Amino acid sequence: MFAINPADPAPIWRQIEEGVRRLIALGALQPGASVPSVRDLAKDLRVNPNTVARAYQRLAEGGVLLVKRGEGTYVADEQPQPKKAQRNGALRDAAVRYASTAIAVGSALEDAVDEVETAYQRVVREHRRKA
Amino acid sequence: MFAINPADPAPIWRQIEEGVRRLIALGALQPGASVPSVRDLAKDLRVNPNTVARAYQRLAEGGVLLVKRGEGTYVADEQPQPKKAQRNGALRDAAVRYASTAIAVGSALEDAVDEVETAYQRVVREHRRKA
Amino acid sequence: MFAINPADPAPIWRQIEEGVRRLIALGALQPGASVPSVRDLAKDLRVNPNTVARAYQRLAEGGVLLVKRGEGTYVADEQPQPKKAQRNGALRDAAVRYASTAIAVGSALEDAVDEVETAYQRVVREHRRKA
Amino acid sequence: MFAINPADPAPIWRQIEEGVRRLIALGALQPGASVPSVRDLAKDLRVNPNTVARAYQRLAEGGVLLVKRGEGTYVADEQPQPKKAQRNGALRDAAVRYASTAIAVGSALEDAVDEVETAYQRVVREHRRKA
DNA sequence: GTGGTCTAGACCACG
DNA sequence: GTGGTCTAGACCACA
Repeated sequence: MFAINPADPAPIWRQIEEGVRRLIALGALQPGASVPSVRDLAKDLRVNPNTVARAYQRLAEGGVLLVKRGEGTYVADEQPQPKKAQRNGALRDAAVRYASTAIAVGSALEDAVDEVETAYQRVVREHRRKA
Repeated sequence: MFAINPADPAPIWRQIEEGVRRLIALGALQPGASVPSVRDLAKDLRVNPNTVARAYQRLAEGGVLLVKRGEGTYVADEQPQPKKAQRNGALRDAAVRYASTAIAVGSALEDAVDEVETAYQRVVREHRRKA
Repeated sequence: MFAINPADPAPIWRQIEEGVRRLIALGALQPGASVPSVRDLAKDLRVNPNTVARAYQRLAEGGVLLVKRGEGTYVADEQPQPKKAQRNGALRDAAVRYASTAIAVGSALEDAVDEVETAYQRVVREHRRKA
Repeated sequence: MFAINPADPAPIWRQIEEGVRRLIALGALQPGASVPSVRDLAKDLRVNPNTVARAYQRLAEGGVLLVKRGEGTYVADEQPQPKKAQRNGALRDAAVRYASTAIAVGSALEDAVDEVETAYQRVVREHRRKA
């Protein structure tokens, strides 16, 4: 699926949550497809099952996943379309954080943009490779 | 000086640390200049002095600030030049995080870059305005 | 584990930090082994948990300990090998301080060396005894 | 006279105190000789006069220096001979501290001793050179 | 349960 | 006045 980075300051459940969202955004997980069981993914990621459960729960609350009790967890048929305002809000916050650290380490705007382009494409490519 | 965002998941002491680094990177704090006393900045930011002290101490350990006991705290004359590799490493990590969230919310690369440019310039401009 | 000396001018958090390093250097704490929880060690040493936390945090930043959030703290598998230059630097500084006080109290070199040998062996022996 | 090391964790007044004791132990300051005035030494060392005054005061209390008001400060004619027990006590404490840091950084006893011998001789030699 | 952070308030060393 | 340290106690995030 994807990797967990213990050194990442972000909590593990959030890394999982974002990982699932990314897989859906990239088309690796199609609507209606089943996602691994909590226990399987936990074992796979070497992580506490509670942690995976929390990520799944949040995704279900957000309408991204659909839990069928006793059966399994699936990608929801209709992916919730975040209002453009919301989406942009989240992106903007992330952009401010990124720009701030770029300035803090003394990087020029051009370098900051370059890094983003590289990183973006690498994330996508890395995904494709595994698929 | 700068603002603290309690909603930011980053700990306050880190926000202060980065804020000081940013001011130095922007030239607002010149080498040799004195930074506000722990107590003053704490009062200014409505924050506990220990929190400011923690940030200052980390900056001093990193060679960014110079502590003169009983006298005050100053911007070090020679700013430690992080090796380009290190600097780029930090920037790259931030870029990956940013790109990941951009992908997770379904943004195209162009939008992600746009947001970074806007944010970068806004941070710089905001600084100039206050100066 | 080890003892804290309130009369020592060194801050307690540093005594703890060095104590842990010593235990690792002596092999009493093997890589991968778990160290006492912050609260347990604090109770054991009759010290505030924050003080222990500070020491652990510094050791974690230095790569000596590995923090698993919500789980515990462990001795890192790969101990950071300080470059011989660095290690010798630290030792040399300590040696200069020691030699200076020896001279200041009027001790001959032989006596100073004798004391070091005795102290070194006593520290090691004391450790062995507790093990 | 001697140098002050701001990076040394030891307080400056103690560095001065030990420096004077060392000069006397080495014979550079003979009984009856005058030591620099508080203000002169402070200017020389780029240090606050209060700091030098504190060191002188402690030395005078210990009978090492003799203050003649309005005239100057002198090395006492009879240097107080610390009882061997006391002297050894101070040396022993220093030795334990030194041995502990040596072990903490992973040095063998031989290396620790070597460093002490080198440091001791260097301090003496450095003094002779300046004399 | 774990560690991480923040606060309020105290004391000390230093200049 | 400055920064450094410690305490006690609280809350949070995480597993």
